[in-house]
Amino acid sequence: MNKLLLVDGNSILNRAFYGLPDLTTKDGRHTNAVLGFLNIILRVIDEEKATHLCVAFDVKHPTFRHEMYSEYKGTRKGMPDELREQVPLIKEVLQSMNVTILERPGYEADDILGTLSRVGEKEGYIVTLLSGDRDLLQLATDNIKVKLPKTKAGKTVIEEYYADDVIKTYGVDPIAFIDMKGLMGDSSDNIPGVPKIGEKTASKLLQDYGSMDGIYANIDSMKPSKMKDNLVEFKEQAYLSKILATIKLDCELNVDLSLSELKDIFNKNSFNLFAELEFKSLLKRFEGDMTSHNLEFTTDVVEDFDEYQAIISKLKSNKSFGFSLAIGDTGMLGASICFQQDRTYFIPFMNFITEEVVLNDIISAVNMGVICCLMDVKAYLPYIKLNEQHSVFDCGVAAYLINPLKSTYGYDDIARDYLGITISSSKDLLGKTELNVFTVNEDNIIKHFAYQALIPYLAMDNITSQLEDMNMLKLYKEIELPCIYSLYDMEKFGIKVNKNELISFGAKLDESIQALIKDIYELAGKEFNINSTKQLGEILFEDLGLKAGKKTKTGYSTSVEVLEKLAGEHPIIPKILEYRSLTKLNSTYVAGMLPYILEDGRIHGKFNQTVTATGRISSTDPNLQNIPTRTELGREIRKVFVPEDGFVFLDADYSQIELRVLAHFSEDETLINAYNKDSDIHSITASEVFGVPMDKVDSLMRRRAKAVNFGIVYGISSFGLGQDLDISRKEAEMYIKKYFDTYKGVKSYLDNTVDNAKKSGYVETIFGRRRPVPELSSSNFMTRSFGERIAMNSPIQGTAADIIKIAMINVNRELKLRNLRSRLILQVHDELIIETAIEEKDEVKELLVQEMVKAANLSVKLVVDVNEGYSWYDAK
DNA sequence: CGATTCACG
DNA sequence: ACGTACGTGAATCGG
Repeated sequence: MNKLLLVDGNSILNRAFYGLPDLTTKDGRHTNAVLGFLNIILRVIDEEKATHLCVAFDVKHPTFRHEMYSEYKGTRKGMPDELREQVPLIKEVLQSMNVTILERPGYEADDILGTLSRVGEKEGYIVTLLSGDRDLLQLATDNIKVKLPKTKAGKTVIEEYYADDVIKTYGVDPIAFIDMKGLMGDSSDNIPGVPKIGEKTASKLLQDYGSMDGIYANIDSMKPSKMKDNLVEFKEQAYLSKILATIKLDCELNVDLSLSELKDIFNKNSFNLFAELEFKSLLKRFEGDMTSHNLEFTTDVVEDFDEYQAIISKLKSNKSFGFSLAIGDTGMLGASICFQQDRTYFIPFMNFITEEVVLNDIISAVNMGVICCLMDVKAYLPYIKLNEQHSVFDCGVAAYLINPLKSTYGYDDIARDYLGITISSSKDLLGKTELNVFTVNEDNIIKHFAYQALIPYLAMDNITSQLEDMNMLKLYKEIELPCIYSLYDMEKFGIKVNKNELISFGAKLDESIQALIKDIYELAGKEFNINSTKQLGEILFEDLGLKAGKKTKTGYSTSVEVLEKLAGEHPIIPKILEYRSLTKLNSTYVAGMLPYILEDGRIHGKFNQTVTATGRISSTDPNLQNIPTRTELGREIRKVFVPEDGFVFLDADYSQIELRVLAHFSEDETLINAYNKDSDIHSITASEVFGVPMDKVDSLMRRRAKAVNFGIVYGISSFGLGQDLDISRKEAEMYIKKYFDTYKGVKSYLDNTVDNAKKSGYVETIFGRRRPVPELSSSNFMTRSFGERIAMNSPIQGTAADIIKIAMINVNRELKLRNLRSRLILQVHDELIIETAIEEKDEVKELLVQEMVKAANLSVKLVVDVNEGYSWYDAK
């Protein structure tokens, strides 16, 4: 038996939009309505065991029919942009699922559905209608069911109506339901109805008289009432409203329903699209491996040395090759190579060949200029000694430049974004398979590594040409690629940590923490989990009756800003603040750091190049870029970071690099002059903003001016500045106005940057690094404002990031070129730390400062402060 | 796994 | 009228 499901596209999309929280992909496309739509129809398809499916859409505006009656022409608000942009998207998604989409100029979706429900029934289908709009209830019959999704207590329940159910619920049958709407009217549909008649009255009238005709046939016998007067006076309007409310059943559609059969909805195209839209939960519905159909290739497992040599010699005559290493717990197990689009080779490191031979051959190919295409070059460097001079292509780093907003740059991502194909993620392919000499020959393992060579090989051309089109090839070659090696060197050297000292620092903290816990429990009158904001909030704001400052989504805020304002109110507050700071130090910086200290006494943290939206480096495992410095006790942690014997730390940081970049970008004369005169920029700003001479600027004024300068870099908002300085929004606004009066060039620069970003959709640094800003096209004020701040901040933060990358690369190169023992070990955004051999100190200090200062030629000079010391603490 | 908090630039 | 500063990562709680 064929079962036909007819869906009211616009209304379901609309419902889904308002039913789900805002969801966006990493690149800023809104998807909540599409996801909600899919969830609903997939559920109904399952429930109904539907075999055929049609989704109808209104062609343009959902009130088309009513526009024929110009006096009722719409007051209905247009849909929000976030929803509007999802209309073409859902159609694209449905198309990818081979679902029949029906749109007819001149007919509303309702009319199409009404007509098809009757046609379908006549052709022998069991028909179900799905809509978010109650109006469709007029289409219900004894055989045709109308389903209406409703949200109840956060869950979607779907109500079902046959003709009987309509009578039970509304007291009228589906036909009279039309009359009912004619009487009631519907403001959202611009149907006027009869004034003062609502659902109850309409239902009562229709139960008494059967229909609108019945009402008017008996109108004379009705008792006089205001309602009766209205019925008489608005009779014409009532009948007109009924016409407006009537869904057509006789449209000329010429639809062959048999073509709407559900077939292959989970296919490659829809899989790709779902993956692109980040519908992770839906991807599970796809069966098995969606891959092999799309990417046809064979993998040869190399079995003897002659064969191997033939492959290497062919490789060397190629322009490029993809390469990957199979690395198990026991070391390298084999290599995967690809230099043809339909063939990969797997070379197991056994019997006839050793890893040394293969790696040497690879290096020699690369030395000849054959480009080695890899994913994540830095990850390979421990195994294969590639260096800056070698011809290497890093897919991940290059794809990061093209779009830095993605969360991952894995093989599956590159295949999807640059080759338009889908491969199973390595997790799916490998599962729990342990990688060792025994499993390495298994098909899925070989296939996994085949992809790792194939994808980079295939993707390089497309990625490179996109970089070229976006004018980022130079950025890629001269900054990002060499940066990989600098970062790797820093990871490899690591930083020495005095483990015993760290442990005893932790013990000291622990002692204080225990005392604080005791005090806090006593002051609270009971024991509770101080780490739990929920429990703490209850203690402070309920038990102790302190007045709650801010609230969060989930309850009371207990953040420092809130607690500091309560500091004088209760003795427990300072204890909690101290407890917070001590436990933070203990758990993040003592306990958190200890497991990372290796046998060599050093921490080898990771520096990530493809994480931030602006081009900065990020640091993980552990994060070495957020070691405390702002409070004395926190700063003590830095005493355990030490140079090895015979070495000393040099720590150099740029002075106000972001404001200098702003001076350059804005070409503001006042700002440029201030920097060229070497004056204290915060004091100058204070003098101007507060209208006092330089020598009358006090520390409060300077502090506030400093916050204004920061605010400018962050994409100023009076509210944010007010918050930061704990002053009124009005006062903050005044500071900002004075700032822009003083630095007029800054104002026009920021305005222009936002304008240009709105036109192009992205912002860029001096060196051409891009950041897309999809938030700018949002109709949501908050989102759009956020986009504007991003647009103001990213070129500044990004250019500063570019500059220190250049410095870092050049410092590292110079150290190696001069065969020095000194080495770069840390980068903290505007700061480079070198562990330098004592006898090289003067030379290295000179080199370090020079390279940093000349890393960029801005219209203001770059200034670097440098310190030395026998711990990180002393070198600041 | 999201929310909160807090460490850094 | 809307409700915020820009960029990160780690620890912790609690659903």
